[in-house]
Amino acid sequence: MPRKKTTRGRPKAKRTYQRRAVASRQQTAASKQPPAGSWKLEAGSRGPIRRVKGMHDILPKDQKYFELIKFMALKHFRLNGFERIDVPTIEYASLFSKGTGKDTDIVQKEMYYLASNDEEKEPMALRPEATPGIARAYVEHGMLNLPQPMMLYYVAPMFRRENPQKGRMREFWQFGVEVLGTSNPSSDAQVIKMAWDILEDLGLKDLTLEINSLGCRNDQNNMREILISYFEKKKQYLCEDCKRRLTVNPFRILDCKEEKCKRIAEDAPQIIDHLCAHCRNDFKKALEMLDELSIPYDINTRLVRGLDYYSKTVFEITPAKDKSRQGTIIGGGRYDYLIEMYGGREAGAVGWAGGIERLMLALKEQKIEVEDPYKPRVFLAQLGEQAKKKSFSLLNELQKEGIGVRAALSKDSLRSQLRLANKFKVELTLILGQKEVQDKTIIVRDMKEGIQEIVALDKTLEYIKGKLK
RNA sequence: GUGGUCGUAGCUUAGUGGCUUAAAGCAUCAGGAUGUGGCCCUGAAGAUCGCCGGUUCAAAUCCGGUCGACCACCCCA
Repeated sequence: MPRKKTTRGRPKAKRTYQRRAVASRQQTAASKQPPAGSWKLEAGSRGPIRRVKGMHDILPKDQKYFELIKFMALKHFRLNGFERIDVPTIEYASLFSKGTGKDTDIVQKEMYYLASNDEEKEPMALRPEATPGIARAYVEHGMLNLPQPMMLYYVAPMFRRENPQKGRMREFWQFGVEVLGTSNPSSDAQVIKMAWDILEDLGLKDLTLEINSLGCRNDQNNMREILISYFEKKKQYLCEDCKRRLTVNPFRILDCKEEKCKRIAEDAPQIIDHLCAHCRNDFKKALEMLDELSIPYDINTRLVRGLDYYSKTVFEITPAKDKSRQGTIIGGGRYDYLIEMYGGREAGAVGWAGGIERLMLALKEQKIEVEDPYKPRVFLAQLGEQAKKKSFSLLNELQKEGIGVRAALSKDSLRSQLRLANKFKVELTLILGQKEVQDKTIIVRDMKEGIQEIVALDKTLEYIKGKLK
């Protein structure tokens, strides 16, 4: 009997909650087929507000990695004379189906299409990668008439509607380069060298560069025939996916993960054995330049990349320990036919893209420490109204000197301010109380030694600079 | 898109033969004899037990569904 009394509150509260939930679900159901372009903006009918699947926040604690990667990339891009380009997040979907390839996974099953409120308009999509947009801009703005090659870089988020995993999100950041308007293999080497330098400069160890050549258009057509006739004979032993690939893209069979396909692929004719003299020579030149630059590489004859526009040189860089495919940190290659396909003149191009989130994971994995250049070194503690006012100008002076300084003007207790100073791990704490304001002095406390000294207020800056050396 | 594992405070976890007010550590905030950090002590705040539904007098706990994270496949950075 008394138990009943205690439980009464809960179901009652719950019932009202349920009623609300049901009501909102009905609302969603009703708005499931809205007239085009008039989607209702509803409060979250799925309960608490949260981020959408596969999207992520880059939190303050991770920004040091995020910023460092961007900084390092920009440093090498600029050093090499590359210029920045920013292209739109939204493009016509056909840009990608023509360029990236309508049969690729990226376009076929991962692209975010925009619901248009005007049926007449051409379908649009969120960019899954940057290269097509940049090639489009190159043609559209007549950059072919500028001194060639154009050397461009970008840093921007991309969108792919994949099943999320670690190191694989639906919105993720890429930085990358494109050299447009030349088919000279020295650009291949130059671009790879830059990627390598950025990664090494970040402090990453055990990097592996895998490289291959897919050959020119003719080579690819020939190779296609050769592969089809080879695999056709063994078709019955291939996995279901590969049977399909045989007609769509036989090159993909080469990097299938199925054991039985692997075995067959091992003995398959290799692309580099069937390159024309020109492509063979270009590949050789590129490799020789990498030797010259002392960049170690593994020729992986089965490296086939999943974007249709690639030709000739293709490559991927991974931190060696990570054998999973998500470990690829930078990937790219040559695409000599894309510009022409977009209506430009025949002009070669190479580029690569790096995944910032994946690099962040690699930096953490390898326990690479990132120093914050604005790390606070001084804390200013204050007591009393007079001191608080005085604090502003003092903070200002220190900041002008480029000294990282913190204060907690919202706190009044000296103890809690010192506790904060300790958490910030500052080297010095300045204490400005009423007494000090009157005497025109300040206390400088060495946090490591626990010693403090009284310094004349107008000598503070000098004194601190001496101590921080 | 397919398969597997998991889902309790900000974080790491405890609690599942259904039963009072869901527990702890770390982190947060406020204090600890008058203006001094770390260690220590006291206190406060913080949980729709992922969400929805079912079974039941009673569900964090049992059942179904769903969402999400992670892992594998696929594929990419």
